[in-house]
Amino acid sequence: MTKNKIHNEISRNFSEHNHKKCFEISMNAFIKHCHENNFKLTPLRLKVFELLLKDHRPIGAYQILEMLGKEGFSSTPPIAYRVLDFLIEQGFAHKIKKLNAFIACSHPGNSHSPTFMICRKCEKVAEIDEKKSGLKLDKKSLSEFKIEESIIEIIGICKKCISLEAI
Amino acid sequence: MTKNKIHNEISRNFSEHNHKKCFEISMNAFIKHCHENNFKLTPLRLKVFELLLKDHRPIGAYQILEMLGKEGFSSTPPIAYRVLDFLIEQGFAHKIKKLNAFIACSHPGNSHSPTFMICRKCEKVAEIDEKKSGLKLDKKSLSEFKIEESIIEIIGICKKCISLEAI
DNA sequence: AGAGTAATGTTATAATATAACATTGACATA
DNA sequence: TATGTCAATGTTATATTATAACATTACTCT
Repeated sequence: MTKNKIHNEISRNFSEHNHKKCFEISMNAFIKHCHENNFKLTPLRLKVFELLLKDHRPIGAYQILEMLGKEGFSSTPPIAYRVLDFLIEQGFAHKIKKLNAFIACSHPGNSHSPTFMICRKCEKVAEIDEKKSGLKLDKKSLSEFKIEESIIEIIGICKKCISLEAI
Repeated sequence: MTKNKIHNEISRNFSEHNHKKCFEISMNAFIKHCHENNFKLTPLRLKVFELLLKDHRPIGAYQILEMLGKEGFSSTPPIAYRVLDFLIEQGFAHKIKKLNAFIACSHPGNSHSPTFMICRKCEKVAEIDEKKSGLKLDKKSLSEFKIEESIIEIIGICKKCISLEAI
């Protein structure tokens, strides 16, 4: 862990940060991943990932479709859903169930069952690394249920919105 | 905590148990709650809650509608969604986001941000008490985000289905 | 009886998502 | 260079989940 790593999710996603760098790191990881795994790096895939990366806010599939339409892409539902499925499978995006919306992954490459903190005010979402969050289940539960996947979404209000409210 | 309390969710919901008693406890709590709070205990509400209590499996809104239709109730979507909203507001039901389906609450009266364990094989769901599960967030995250609500759904396979697989 | 209101009924439509099949375009190789 | 293959995208249709808006019923309180 380097000292100035970009990954301190809470302070990053909910705050001003070097988003250009943040964007580039993710985009480069995606490009690299596609090359290394022989997935085609198509304009459509790049555009959808770019839309997801723009902000740390989730976007709905139909919002994505609308934006794709404006950019000259076809904009029927399967277009968006297929690329989103691809990005999710490859670990570069997640679906936020609470919002039926999609967001770029903040930790591409990491193993995945992330925890999301969703600000109900600014709608930004921070993704917390598995190791930092995680469930604390009692022994008995763990012995009687084999966990394969988890959905953890915390809804609340972020520090920035708290301070704005306080004014 | 009594020794033979009915609440050991994992061993209860995923196993044979005295479901008649389990059903009655929940139903009585619901009846009591409606009386005490001047909510009408209507045939529709009773039927929907009964359907949810039948099993420890979630049911979709449209499945509920179908069953309501067979029992002579009206079966247009708002009928089901309104009763479900009522049950959720009153703390007697939950929505399982993973499945877009609804389930009776296993701990009516308890404060709520429950953890669900969902067996992908038998589709049964166990609800774990807030105190027993719960998130372990690091101090920094907690200081920078005010939690109001959480969605925690663990997907996996229950002990019964594990043992059946082993055969 | 009549006003007020909680609950249910009804009609229509919004929002989210997938199935099934057609077309395109890159590239492998004959 | 033709051609078979396959991944990706395009297209059409439809499934699934959910809500908005307004009408009616039936119970309660005066």
